[in-house]
Amino acid sequence: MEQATTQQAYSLFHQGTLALADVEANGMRVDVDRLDRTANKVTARITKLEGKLKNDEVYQTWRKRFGGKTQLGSRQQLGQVLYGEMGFKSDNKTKTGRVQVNESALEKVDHPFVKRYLEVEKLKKLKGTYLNGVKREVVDGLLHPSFNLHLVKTHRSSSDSPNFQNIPIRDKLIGKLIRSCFVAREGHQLVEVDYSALEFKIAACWWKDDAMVAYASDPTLDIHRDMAAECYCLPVDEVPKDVRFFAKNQFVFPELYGSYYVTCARNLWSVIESGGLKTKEGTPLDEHLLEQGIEQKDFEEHIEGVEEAFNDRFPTWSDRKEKWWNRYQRKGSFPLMTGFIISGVYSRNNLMNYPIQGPAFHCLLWSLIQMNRWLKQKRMRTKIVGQIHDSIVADVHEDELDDYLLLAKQVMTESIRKAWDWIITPLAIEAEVSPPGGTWFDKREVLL
DNA sequence: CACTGGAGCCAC
DNA sequence: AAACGTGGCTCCAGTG
Repeated sequence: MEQATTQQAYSLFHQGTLALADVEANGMRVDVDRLDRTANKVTARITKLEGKLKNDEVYQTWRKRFGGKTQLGSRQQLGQVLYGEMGFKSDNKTKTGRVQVNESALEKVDHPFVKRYLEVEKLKKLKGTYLNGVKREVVDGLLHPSFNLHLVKTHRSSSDSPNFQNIPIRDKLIGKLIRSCFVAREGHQLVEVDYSALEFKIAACWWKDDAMVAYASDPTLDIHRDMAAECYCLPVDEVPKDVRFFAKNQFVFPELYGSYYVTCARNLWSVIESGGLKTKEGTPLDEHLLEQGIEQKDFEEHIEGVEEAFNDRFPTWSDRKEKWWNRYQRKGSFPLMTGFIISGVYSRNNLMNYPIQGPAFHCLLWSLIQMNRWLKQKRMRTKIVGQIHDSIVADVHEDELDDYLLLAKQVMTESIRKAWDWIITPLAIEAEVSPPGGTWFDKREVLL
């Protein structure tokens, strides 16, 4: 990272490196016996399911086609069997023109072999990447992942050996199998504190759009909920949680970072089925849209209208993003709010994303530095053991839980705003705590 | 045998 | 004019 920078940016990463070195040294406790038992169970399940796959007639076709080169893990081979030999239709191609044989493509193939294949692949990912990855790196019951500040173009962090920042959570079963192997130290509890809607708030700080700032400042307003309502023609107070989640990830963030209605419409439509999206009354969303007079063929035009309304809702953003892109094209470099100066060749979408992604993480890093410093100065038994972009994971002594939660709230929502006056929206946090003797999977939200 | 790029999947 | 961003890890397939 040989970029020009300011003293404050240098200092943030200097202090940040020292703090993250403490975090690495602290390490997260692992229940190695449970990890081993889980790995054995998952291996047995994989073996059993693979045995069934090998007895399927599809596998005979596969053997006939590839002989001794047959490999169950080869998606390319599976694609040839399904789309070449068995006559299933493939629609999507990869970047380089090969047939896509990913989960969403395979979900469209109605065959028990394929269904089972997907289940096995999920378990192999769990075993190969996560269970084995943790086992490989754990030392005396402690895991010490690396946290890097020198690798990411946006000046975010990354993590490796193992990557602590992509442990499964969305698939509840897979998440449970791996996360319940992470435990607190004796007499401690795991506590995860994360910033609420941090990237959207930082976007508001960056673009200084009044409506965006208002949305990011008023806890009763919720842009993801409201855009979900518009995209799927629902009343704002009848947006299910999963529908909000998809609107956030298939509309709001893509639009902020340079996508447009055609792509958004395609993705918003495809998650209706794959996500099993329904209204609160249980009507599938495609049926609900039909009742509102929107067929699949009308959906793109509908989202085009939602996009226009989104642009009108945040007029300063709409205006400033073009000027921002033009400014970069003249100068060839640009500053982040945290003092980093980025120069080099970047796309339009990079210019939309980098000023948000980096500084959002810097809020987390600044807070982690202060909290780590305080814990050490006060000789607390609580230790910070990890960091996931907008969240901090700590191994908290039971007697120090209240102090720690108070510290987090003070530093993450108040002190930081005194240090950085460019933060013009309130910041908020949420905390999840594992019960004494519980695991990372057992964390439950607590009121602050 | 070492290495590389693509594809896929996990997270935010 | 073009079309969301950032990572790490694993397996396969191909190269030398």
